[in-house]
Amino acid sequence: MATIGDVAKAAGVSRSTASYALSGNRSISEAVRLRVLAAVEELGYTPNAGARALATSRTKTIALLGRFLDDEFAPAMLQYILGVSETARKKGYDTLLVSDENGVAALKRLSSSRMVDGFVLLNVAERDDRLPLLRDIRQPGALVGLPGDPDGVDVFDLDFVASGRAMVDALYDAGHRELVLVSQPEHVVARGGAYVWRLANGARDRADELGVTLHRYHAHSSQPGIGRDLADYLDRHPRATGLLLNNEAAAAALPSVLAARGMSAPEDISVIGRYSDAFARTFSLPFSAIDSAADELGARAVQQLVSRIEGDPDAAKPHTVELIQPRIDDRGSIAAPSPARMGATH
Amino acid sequence: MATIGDVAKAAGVSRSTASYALSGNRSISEAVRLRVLAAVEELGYTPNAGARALATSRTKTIALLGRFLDDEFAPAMLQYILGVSETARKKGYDTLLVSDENGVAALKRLSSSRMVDGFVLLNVAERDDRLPLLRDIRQPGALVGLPGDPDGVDVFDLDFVASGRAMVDALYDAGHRELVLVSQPEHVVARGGAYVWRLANGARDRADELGVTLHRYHAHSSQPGIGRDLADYLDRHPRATGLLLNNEAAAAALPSVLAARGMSAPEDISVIGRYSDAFARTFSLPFSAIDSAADELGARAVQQLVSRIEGDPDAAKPHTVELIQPRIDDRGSIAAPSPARMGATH
DNA sequence: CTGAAAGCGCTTACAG
DNA sequence: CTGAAAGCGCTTACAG
Repeated sequence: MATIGDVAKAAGVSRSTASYALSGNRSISEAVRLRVLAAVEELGYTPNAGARALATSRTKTIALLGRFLDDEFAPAMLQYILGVSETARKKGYDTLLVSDENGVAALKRLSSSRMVDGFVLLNVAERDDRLPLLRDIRQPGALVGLPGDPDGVDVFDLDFVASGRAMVDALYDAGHRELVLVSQPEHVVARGGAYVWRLANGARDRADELGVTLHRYHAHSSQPGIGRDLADYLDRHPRATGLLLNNEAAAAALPSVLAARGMSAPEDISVIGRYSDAFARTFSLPFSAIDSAADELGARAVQQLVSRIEGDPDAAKPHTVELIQPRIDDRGSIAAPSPARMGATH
Repeated sequence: MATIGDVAKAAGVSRSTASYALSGNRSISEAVRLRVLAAVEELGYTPNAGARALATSRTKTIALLGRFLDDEFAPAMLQYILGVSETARKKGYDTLLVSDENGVAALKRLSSSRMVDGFVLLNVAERDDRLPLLRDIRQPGALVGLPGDPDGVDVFDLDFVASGRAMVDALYDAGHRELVLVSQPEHVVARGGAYVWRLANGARDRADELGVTLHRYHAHSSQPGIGRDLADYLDRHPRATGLLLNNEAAAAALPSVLAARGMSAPEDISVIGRYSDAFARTFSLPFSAIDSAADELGARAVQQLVSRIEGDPDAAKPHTVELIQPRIDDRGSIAAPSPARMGATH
């Protein structure tokens, strides 16, 4: 493997000159620069990453800390991961994927071994045990997911309160006055999935403002439970004409549930969900939905992280909390309420 | 940040002694060893990864090269990724996730910068353009997916030929004599997805041996195409009583398609698929299926890779091709053929 | 515009 | 059983 010494020799210059010619960190005569570049080409030289990291204290690598829970939605996770890794690469960084169940230990290890220049945390909980440590270490961190206390880190998330409101608005505007919201299971909330209640609260508040009836449920996050749940809600609220889904499994299951009952959207019921566009495409979900914007959130987190890594630490910008506003992908599952259903009796 | 020099000073020994005490690479008096360990604890010392890499030419990191194609099945990919990353961590390695669309360039860059000790390649194609380079570089490689020429690398894959045979056998044994195989789209084959035709050929050969009729199709890999395809096949082969699915989208779509026709499995039609157990759970697919064994394949690839990295290069073991034998997760979707359907007329 | 040298933080032969 | 020193391959002040 060629070293910078080999390059220098081949170009007939010193090692420092070769280094400067490549980094551009001081002016070099054009002739020398070209000789060095030619030598690099000829020898197929690539800098040794470990040596460079040792000399510069920069690794050009970021760590991506996920929590991959069994009942999390895998298709969604991959979107976040690819958003991060592709943006990182564009910026010249590699991505270390960390799936340790003990995120705190991983953070400590990677920080103090100086393996990475910064951290992106996925799936951040309301009270995330990784945050106190993240604030203490030297490397900056960017979160995807809004924690209770966002101090000292940069945060990116979908605005779930606004999302809940927007979902109610969309159905209200089409004439619906009795709605059912299907959320993730209680235990997702219990472990810190604040987005669940944030969306639910947004929806509740907006429904109250508009005088709309909103039945709220925490449903299962997989079959067969979710299928039974949905059927149950439809039975219990025969006059409800609109369905809000903040639960990917519910969205995946709903087409079969409706088909089994001889119903369809939007003829018999209007539906609006909240999940990623990739998810919708994969399962060809026919429901209008607020896009999770997974790749955008991942990309923004990385951009901010890199700007902190490379920025002047003295002139550090204040930390930001950026909430992306909800955007509805219209798939035609919202229409005026079905008269038959509105006249249904309990 | 504490260095080994700080540890040595605190323990009252030389840097080399501190290093040896930690690595165990030579015998150390118990008293000294304990003093060093105490100093490590007190100072919170973690070796600098770059320095260690420079000194040892080992990074304790492996690269995971995936191809994340738009029409690939995301949920399945994440299984492979987690299988690799979790096994790597257990073995003391971190995982660099590489999603560059240009796999060859990434391989070159990571190899010659010495960033990683080895490579795991996912989604390997029949004629994979990364293989020639992989054979040339100094770091070993392990593949998940069987290429046309597996020379010089370790290969792990599901035995797709045996899988095709097993699927036919399962339906034959239950009494079925006319079957439909729904494969991935043609373009998956075109870009090197050999598993598609390997399974199809296995099924075809076994069907021929048993005298069973097998209709083979390449269907769409997303909605709404796949839904129409399935309906079409059921229309065209009214006497077919068994369905083989080597297409995740087909598996996801089939419940709605059957429901829409008032059919169910296994009462009206028997079904066997090939996808990951995690996928089946997420969508609660009610079909018996051959497990893709994504996490197992990922784990095995890493184990082999690590043993090559750490093994004596002189006594290098010959390269292996390990094909995992198909295992059917029985979800009760295979029964005796429906008499009504067998008597159906075209 | 260029070179000789120090230093980043480890590991490991070499000496004792 | 332990220490002083060299070396891994870079970058970057220091000198000219």
